[in-house]
Amino acid sequence: MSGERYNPREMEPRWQKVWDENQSFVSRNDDPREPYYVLEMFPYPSGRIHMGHVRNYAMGDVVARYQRARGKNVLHPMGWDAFGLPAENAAIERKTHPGTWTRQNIAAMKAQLKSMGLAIDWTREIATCEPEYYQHQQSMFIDMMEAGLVTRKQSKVNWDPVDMTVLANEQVVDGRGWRSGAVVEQRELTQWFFKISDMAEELLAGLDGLTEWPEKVRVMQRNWIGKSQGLAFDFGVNGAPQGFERLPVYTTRPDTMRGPTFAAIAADHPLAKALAEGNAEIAAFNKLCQQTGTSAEALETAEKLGFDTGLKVTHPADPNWELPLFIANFVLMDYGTGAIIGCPAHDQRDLDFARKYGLPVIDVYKPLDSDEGVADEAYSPPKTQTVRYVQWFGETGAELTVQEAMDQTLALFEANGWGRAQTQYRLRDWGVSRQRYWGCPIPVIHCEVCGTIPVPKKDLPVVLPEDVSFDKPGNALDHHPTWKRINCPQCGGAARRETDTMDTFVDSSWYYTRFTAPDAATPTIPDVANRWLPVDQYIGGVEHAILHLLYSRYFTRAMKATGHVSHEEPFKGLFTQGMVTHETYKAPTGEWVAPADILIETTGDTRTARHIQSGQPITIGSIEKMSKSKKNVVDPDEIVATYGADTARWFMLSDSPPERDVQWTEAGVEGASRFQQRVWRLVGETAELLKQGDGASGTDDAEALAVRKAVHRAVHNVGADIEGLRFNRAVAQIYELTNTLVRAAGLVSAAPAQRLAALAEGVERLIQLIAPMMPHLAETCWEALGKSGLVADAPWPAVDAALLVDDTVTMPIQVNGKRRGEITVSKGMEAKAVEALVLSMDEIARMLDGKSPKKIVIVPDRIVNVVV
RNA sequence: GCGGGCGUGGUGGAAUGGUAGACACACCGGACUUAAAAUCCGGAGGGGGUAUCCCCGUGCGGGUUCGAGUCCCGCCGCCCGCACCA
Repeated sequence: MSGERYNPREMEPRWQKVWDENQSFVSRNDDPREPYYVLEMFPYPSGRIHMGHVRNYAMGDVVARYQRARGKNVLHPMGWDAFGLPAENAAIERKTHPGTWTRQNIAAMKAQLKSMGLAIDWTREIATCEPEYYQHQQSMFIDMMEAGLVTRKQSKVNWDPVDMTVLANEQVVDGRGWRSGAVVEQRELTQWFFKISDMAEELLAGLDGLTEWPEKVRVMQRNWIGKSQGLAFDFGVNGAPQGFERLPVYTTRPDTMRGPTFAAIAADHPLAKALAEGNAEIAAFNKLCQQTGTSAEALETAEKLGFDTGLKVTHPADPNWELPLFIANFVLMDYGTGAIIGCPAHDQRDLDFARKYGLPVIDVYKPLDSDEGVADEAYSPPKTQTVRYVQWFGETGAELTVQEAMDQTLALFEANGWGRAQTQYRLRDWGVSRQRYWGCPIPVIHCEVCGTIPVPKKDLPVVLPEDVSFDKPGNALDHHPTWKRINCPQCGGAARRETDTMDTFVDSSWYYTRFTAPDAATPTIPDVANRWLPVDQYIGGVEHAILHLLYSRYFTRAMKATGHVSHEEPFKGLFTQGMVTHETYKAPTGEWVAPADILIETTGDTRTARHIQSGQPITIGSIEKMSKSKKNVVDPDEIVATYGADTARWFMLSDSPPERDVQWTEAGVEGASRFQQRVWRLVGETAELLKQGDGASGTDDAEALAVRKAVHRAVHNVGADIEGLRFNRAVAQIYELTNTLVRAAGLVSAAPAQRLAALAEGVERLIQLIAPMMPHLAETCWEALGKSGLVADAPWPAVDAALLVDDTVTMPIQVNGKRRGEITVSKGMEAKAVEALVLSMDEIARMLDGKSPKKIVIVPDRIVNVVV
């Protein structure tokens, strides 16, 4: 056996079979050990796994295997986010059914994931596109309707003209559909909504408790919820149409209430619409406003446009003070009340508008050191800044901070009944309706007589029909000849089914809960769910920082409100891993070239590339996220076939900190592969040595003791690094230990038996440290060392604390902060004793050059600093 | 514009305020080999000196400290998120 290269192609499938047969990673709900739930974000079944998946699942697997070794009852499941548009697109392109395409992809990807040797409990596998899953989602939708968490309302929606569907605000990026990239249009539709905005304060407050989440994600969610506090008041509208005599307004800057020179409403404000009815000019203007793009570029260049309605509004604090009312293109209907108070001196947008339409500018406050009024730039310093108020509701000339002025004015308005303090959120209700076939049907029936009523639970699931055609654009469910026809469950009359399906983010908002009882007849078994949840460690890409993670936090609260679980936060620990990147390559023609098609030559420091087949020179370009469009992708299957899964896993975990991007390089993979062989040789050598010697224990000599110490330190550090998800450091520790052990192996033959014993123990521990990362290699080595059972079942090695501490310590000696020497003393030696030793040293005396030190700083066991 | 993060050798990156550059990749030298691959041993931040050694060095400029990659202040550059949010 020794001398042969380790062959992952042969060993990896073998161990995967053994784990499978032993049901090594099946977790039981009635296991009395402490539960630990580790989960990676489940994949969309696109057809192939990519390197990002490999990185994600490698990390989760290390945690799962480590916690298992620590004696926890580990839940580490896998499922499929299986509804969604690509399946319908594929169905159209390939003349197949979305379900067929999706299920084939799941089978293919499952085989790929299995080839990675992940410690996953496949008995709990779920796919969101199966009625076994989505029927429970329908059931909970009905629960939520009954609990008043769902609403149906006419709403302006983002319409993706390419995908022919409604998009959530979160799915619109820079005014374009997040999938299609098409410029989004605005349409009015009746939609189903989850009333997430009712939960804004709770979702905001809950973030404070998520101490194991990245600060970045918490900040992003905080901003998304967008809490602000300000003043709500009503303008009186002189000459308004019936019902619009009062115009509610919200402002975050009550201190500027003496500075407004106009008021403005959004083009789609009810008042603007009412005015448009009798006025073609206004109608035309409103239409113009709606055509303005919402992309970032469009907004930056878009000119402020206004239309003077001729109406006057009256100031809440002074009925005689009149301001002109405009319709303006920069006022948003869906924030605040859709109406603003324009204070040009202290808001850039208002100033631009005022200059354009010749409106006056009133300075409310000025800097302390200047009497200059506002010219082309609005003056809006931070709220903590002290300024001089020259035109406000307090004492003229008062110097105070903006915040203080805001507070005082707000109090004054409330005291006089001119307005009231109001808290405002940016978060809007979650529109879940999608005009698409391949999603979870919304379990609702529309009856002309009884109205909109939920499908009775006994009639669930509402199953998607199989016989659909995608000949026509739009919703195939709606086009189906018979499916939507049904009798009303209440009156028995003719009615129709809801043909909208749910946003796929609903599917992914509770799948982690379903894993705890994937076969239950109810959505959850509350006792079981409550034991496993929240997820101890959730791992995935930062791209889900807002959408998926916020929705899940909401949905968990909704499930609590409807009695399905009793916790509020779904994910206790969250880790967002970085992307996998690769160099890009370009042919002289400007086309991207795949890494597999080029050959790189290195001469000295310069690398040149050429095309393998044509031989033409290739430009080595920037490092980018792996993407099909840039062709800089590496197929996990090919890597597994060439190097084995362990090598791919190891490389994904080494070098780069897991939260940062990692660059995939051929050289890096080669290095990982070499390390694998190095471990294998070490194990072979050790096994040979053990055959010859007996490894008897006895008093360790210095060499043996040094090995033991290195081993125990490594066990301790690697454990700590895995728990802190610092996989790159764990890897570095393992490299170091391996180097130590390889050297030790060379010293054994001519040495006392204790050295062999120390080596044997060290190699065994090394294999255990490697096991979470390269599990197949570890099992093979475990077997070669003659150990019984599986290393996957072996408990994490205990650390002898006595071996972690040295009895001597080497302290650097600094003179004036620069390192000049070192001294080795017994650990814990007192400062005075160290000082005496240091001053007696010849080299220190030479450095001092006859001068006596001003001061000697000694930090016991750490450092000596002699100040001259 | 607002918010968050980052800046260390040729490269990825280590470093509770305490020996900067662990570990790895790439590179160079040596051993083994007819040769190559593989492997093993060694070298290496920059500059200077035959050795022991000395000077400089964590984006830039200040500061705190016996001591700063780390803390504070002010810049510069890059990345990410949000954004006509009143």
